Amino acid sequence: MTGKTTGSEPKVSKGERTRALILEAALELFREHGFEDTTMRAIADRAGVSLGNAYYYFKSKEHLIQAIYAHTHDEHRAASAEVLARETDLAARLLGVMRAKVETLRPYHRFGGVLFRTAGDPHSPLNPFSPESREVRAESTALFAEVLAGADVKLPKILADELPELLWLYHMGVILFWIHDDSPGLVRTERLVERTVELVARLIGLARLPVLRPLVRSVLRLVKELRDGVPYSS
Amino acid sequence: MTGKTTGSEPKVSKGERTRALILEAALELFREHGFEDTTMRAIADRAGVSLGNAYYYFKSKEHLIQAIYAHTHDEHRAASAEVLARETDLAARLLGVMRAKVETLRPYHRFGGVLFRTAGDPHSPLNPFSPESREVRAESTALFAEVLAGADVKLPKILADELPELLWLYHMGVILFWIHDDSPGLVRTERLVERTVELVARLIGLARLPVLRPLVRSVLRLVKELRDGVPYSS
DNA sequence: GTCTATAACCGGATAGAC
DNA sequence: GTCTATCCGGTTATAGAC
Repeated sequence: MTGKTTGSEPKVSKGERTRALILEAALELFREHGFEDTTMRAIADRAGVSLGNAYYYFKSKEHLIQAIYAHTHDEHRAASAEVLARETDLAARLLGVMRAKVETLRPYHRFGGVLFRTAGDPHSPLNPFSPESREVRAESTALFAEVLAGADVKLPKILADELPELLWLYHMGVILFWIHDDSPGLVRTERLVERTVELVARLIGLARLPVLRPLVRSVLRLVKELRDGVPYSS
Repeated sequence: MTGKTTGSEPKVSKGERTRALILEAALELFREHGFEDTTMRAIADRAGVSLGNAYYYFKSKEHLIQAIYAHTHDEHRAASAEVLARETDLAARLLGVMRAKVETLRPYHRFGGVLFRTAGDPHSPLNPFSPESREVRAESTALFAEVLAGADVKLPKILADELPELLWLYHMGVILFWIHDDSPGLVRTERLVERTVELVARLIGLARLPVLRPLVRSVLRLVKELRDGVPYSS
């Protein structure tokens, strides 16, 4: 994340250290026993701190999740860098990034349902549309903007404007599938990614077709309206 | 729901009566204070039963939700009957059914987030893909099958086979939006419904176009594969 | 002001008597 | 079917240490 190394001795403040300790303990325990069966007391224990202290660093058990969530995003970006530097074909770039996502998330699948179920709760600070999540979401969307920016395709402006967000939405859909995927080795999610990436690329290509222009326009206008929270009237 | 009236005196068993009492109390309290701020103790109190007794009828606080969920489905079907009997135009039928959904759900919006957030949790018995929800989901899908069956359009068979489930999925998407909609009077959801119903109808029309045939085929094959839980290999 | 700990609260859930 | 008593774990209050 920030990762600043000031001098040589106190690389990280004591607090940061403790915080990391707790997060690490939580992650281990979540992997071992799942989210529900891991108690805050157990986490504090393994981290070697008191229960109250754990709450000093993380406002709730769910906030622990948000930290993990942000962490996986960093991992995802790192894992995507290589393909993005190499490929110029849109489909290849998108495929690379989506595969990176699946790989990054893999270790978390065991308790992934809990990790991401909050997406559905509008009152949770963890839902991806909440103000608290704005930053992570923006960064995530930026990654998809990069997928497009580095590709050797020319897109109509209206489409280009909306596409990063639409791709982000697509990627959320894949995650929703992933959550429910219980196939061995997550092969079904892998397959979904391969197939849908191809479909998405084809769709983007088809968007230029005259017959489809009005439809594309309607869709984009709708998306824009809804996103920008436009007029309640009319 | 079942609503059998055997004779005249003991129309319903004592149990059913108590069960209804608890559900009613829960609904009132949820509306008044929301889901989180309503305690099982308060529900039991208002229903005039003990805490333990409430748990005899509903295995958990969330199971109370499932009962409500099933209830809204019944309401939805009833509210849709009229349009389905009257209209034969596909878009009009779909619009009617979707509007009926929004109206049916309206009173529950206050705590609707909780009602439906469980959709994201694969381990919850309440998620719409769980075995426990199979029945409700099947009935709901059947409703969309009826939307199609009564419409004066001829669809290619492959499409006709998958469409009910795809429409159900679409309707789940609308619900997801509805959950997050905080516009006054839910006008934004209403608008979303109007616009997307039109888009969906147009898309179904376009599916016949030769240029789109391969794409449509790919999509349908994918959907079918994923639904039927086909081969993990290749 | 940053950090840590202990004790208590509260509400969902369960055990077991009647 | 119904109750009471109890457990358990997330969360909070609060006091003190560095």
